[in-house]
Amino acid sequence: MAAESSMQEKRTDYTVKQVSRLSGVSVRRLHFYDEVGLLKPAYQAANGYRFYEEPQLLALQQILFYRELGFELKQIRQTLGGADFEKATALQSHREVLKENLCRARTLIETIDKTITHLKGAIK
Amino acid sequence: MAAESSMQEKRTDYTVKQVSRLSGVSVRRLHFYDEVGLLKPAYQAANGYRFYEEPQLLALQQILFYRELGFELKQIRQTLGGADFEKATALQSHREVLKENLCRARTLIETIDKTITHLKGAIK
DNA sequence: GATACAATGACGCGGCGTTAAGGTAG
DNA sequence: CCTACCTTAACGCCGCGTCATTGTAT
Repeated sequence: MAAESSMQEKRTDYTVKQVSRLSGVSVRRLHFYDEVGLLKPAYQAANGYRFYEEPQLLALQQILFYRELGFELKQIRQTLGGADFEKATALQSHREVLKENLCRARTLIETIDKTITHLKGAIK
Repeated sequence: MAAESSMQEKRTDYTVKQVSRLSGVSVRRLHFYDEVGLLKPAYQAANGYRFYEEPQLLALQQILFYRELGFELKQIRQTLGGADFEKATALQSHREVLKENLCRARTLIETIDKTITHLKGAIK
């Protein structure tokens, strides 16, 4: 390939592998995110190679953030496309889901405790 | 089919549909549980029809119970096969999983709250 | 020509839901 | 003959991990 610039400009293009190392996301996942339209590379070269730039890296961080919260990928796609207030709305409704999970977990733990004492009572 | 007994004996044989209605579990799921060896019918008639009896209904209740708690089917299979103290052990380790979920849910909610106020601050 | 990348493609998992196509009981 | 049931088979969903195969850059 031609050395395109004699001047040193900022490194802005990253291959899948490089993005993978930077973000901790597997190459397979990057492929997958591309495939489902969640995170497209900045462009693909003539040979098919994917190249990512800064905006994509930022988007990836956002994706990872929402994923951590338990959002489904579809949801993330929609949410990231929207404005801040839409994100806030999505977060709020997701908050309720989490709160339900939390309550459920609590009652399940109680149920387990009862069951355990019950079983142990039966053992003696 | 021959009317096997003139005396009325307890109804002990249930078809998939009947078990489905009794338990609220879909026929498909009964098939599936059979397939993966989680819950086999008492027997299958010559025509391939599945028939369940009381012990299977009880087992199904147990399965549903552990499933509610979030056990994987494999785990349930092992757990139900074991003695009471093994069940207690399984329940205890699962309890810890749930406790972690609970903690995670709490921190996630905190994170969401921060993010929301952050976003709203940016909106204004 | 070796090495280290890159690509696409397909299968697998978990736990079923959902057709679809065909047998059977009454 | 109709209807309501039964069967097995197979694909779809989600979010990738894990090969396998082949192409490209150095």
